[in-house]
Amino acid sequence: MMQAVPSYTLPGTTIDVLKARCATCSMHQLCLPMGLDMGDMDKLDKIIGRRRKVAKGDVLFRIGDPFTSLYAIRLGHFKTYQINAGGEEQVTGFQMGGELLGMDAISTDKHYCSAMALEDSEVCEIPFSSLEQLLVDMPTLLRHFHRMMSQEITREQSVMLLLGNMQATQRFAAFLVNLASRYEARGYSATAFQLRMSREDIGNYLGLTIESISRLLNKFKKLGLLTVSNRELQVLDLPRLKAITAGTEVCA
Amino acid sequence: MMQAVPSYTLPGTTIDVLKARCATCSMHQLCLPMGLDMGDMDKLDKIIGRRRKVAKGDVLFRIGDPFTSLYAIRLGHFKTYQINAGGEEQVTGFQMGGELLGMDAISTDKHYCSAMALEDSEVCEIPFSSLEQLLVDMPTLLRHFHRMMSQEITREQSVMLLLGNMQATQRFAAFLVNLASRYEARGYSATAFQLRMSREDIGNYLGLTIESISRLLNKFKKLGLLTVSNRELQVLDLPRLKAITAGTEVCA
DNA sequence: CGATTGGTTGATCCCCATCAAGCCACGTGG
DNA sequence: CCACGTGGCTTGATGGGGATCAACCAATCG
Repeated sequence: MMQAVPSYTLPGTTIDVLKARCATCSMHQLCLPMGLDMGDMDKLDKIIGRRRKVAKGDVLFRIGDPFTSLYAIRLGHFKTYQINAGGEEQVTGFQMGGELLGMDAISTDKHYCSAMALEDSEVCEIPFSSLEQLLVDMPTLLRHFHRMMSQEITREQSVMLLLGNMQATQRFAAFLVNLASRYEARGYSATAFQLRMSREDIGNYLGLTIESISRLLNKFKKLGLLTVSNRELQVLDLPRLKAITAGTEVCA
Repeated sequence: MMQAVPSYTLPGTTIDVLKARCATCSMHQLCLPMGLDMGDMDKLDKIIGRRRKVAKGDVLFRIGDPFTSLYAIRLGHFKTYQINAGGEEQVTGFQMGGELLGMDAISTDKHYCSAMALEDSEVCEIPFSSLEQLLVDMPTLLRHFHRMMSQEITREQSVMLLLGNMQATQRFAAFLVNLASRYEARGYSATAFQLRMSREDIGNYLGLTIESISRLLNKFKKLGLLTVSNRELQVLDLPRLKAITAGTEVCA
């Protein structure tokens, strides 16, 4: 059966190009096209290679892969991770809709981390050389692209702060508060969401073990800060979680 | 006494603009002007606000300062650090000649960390708005600027790996190997250099205490990996240090 | 059904923080 | 000159936070 327009439902293929435009994408206030007028947005649309589905557990790119494109997340969640010499993973971040993957690869033309979909997801492939050409004609895009790279730098600095001088409880609180604020920025509930990542991924990311994460969830539950069942999470006392994150509240 | 050309020797003032040009700067193969032809390099020279001296212990910018400029290090060393809610420092990096300071501030127009000179240093002030205008006309500069931002991202990812799943010994070895390679890239000895930062700064950066750093130095000394007297350091067995970093060698 | 995957809970242990004392070089003032 | 303080660092003794080990549970799947 032939299809004039690539099907949305066939995994691994491109997505219906009619539906998938920056202007109609719910992420366009956060993503690269932020602040662009319709004309500029169209130009950006034109260079986007393809809009791909990535199934849960599939790897979008792997450490060492040659770098050609950045990927903007339309839908879904990813984790990025490095592999150390011993072959163990270190999760370096969790990404969601509107965020950009692959910026670390620009410096060496090789991907410096791997990116795996935590659920069925969709991304826009942005060939980097085309993007750079576009940047020259679109100051607004240039500006926002730089902001997004800079944001990645500050995000990582926060994680360094977290790993460098926070205790387990504080780390985990910071993690939850961070998720909450990102969901809020996307118009979702800041207090009710599901964890798309396993306890193992969370622990790895926070420099803790899976057992510690389990205990911390339990601790917070007992303190009345949240309820959790499997991966469904409800934050009951966000202000106090924030206080713990800030170190204001010690939390016995 | 009037001076036609700002004196090089007056602290806090601009530096002799005749001597201080990208083309004659020893860092120009690493720094922003990498790969530029003479014409482009001149254009870059023209937008550089001033070349400043920063005395040891002085702060170049502070968290929360409004962002106007990036700073390229001509000479000397800096540390960058964040302050957590409790008022404690977290060192996020050590920077040396040819590296760029302030890229984290682009996203919010405010500095996200503070930068302090570890010794008497010199920087080139690069007004960011001028730089962005220049980028439009100079693809080579655009490319390299993106590479430098990306490099900062990968650098921080490495630190996340370090803080997230390395033991103290491994962290410290990684720190030394990193310094060695950066000095080598600058044409200095990879095996003999002085630590410009205090034990306290090192410990803070690596998520360890000052006592641990002291013990680790001693341990490495006993293992014949290095000699150290005060801040003067001599690496005796770089390959083995690298092996420890990689986790190949366990190091009892 | 058994096997497997992901998570919880308890017992024990160890790495590194913490606490404490002391060393050394330096500056300062009597 | 010494007495004194101070900052940066070293060294030793002790303790704790979280890792590790182990058992168990629940859901899913062939």
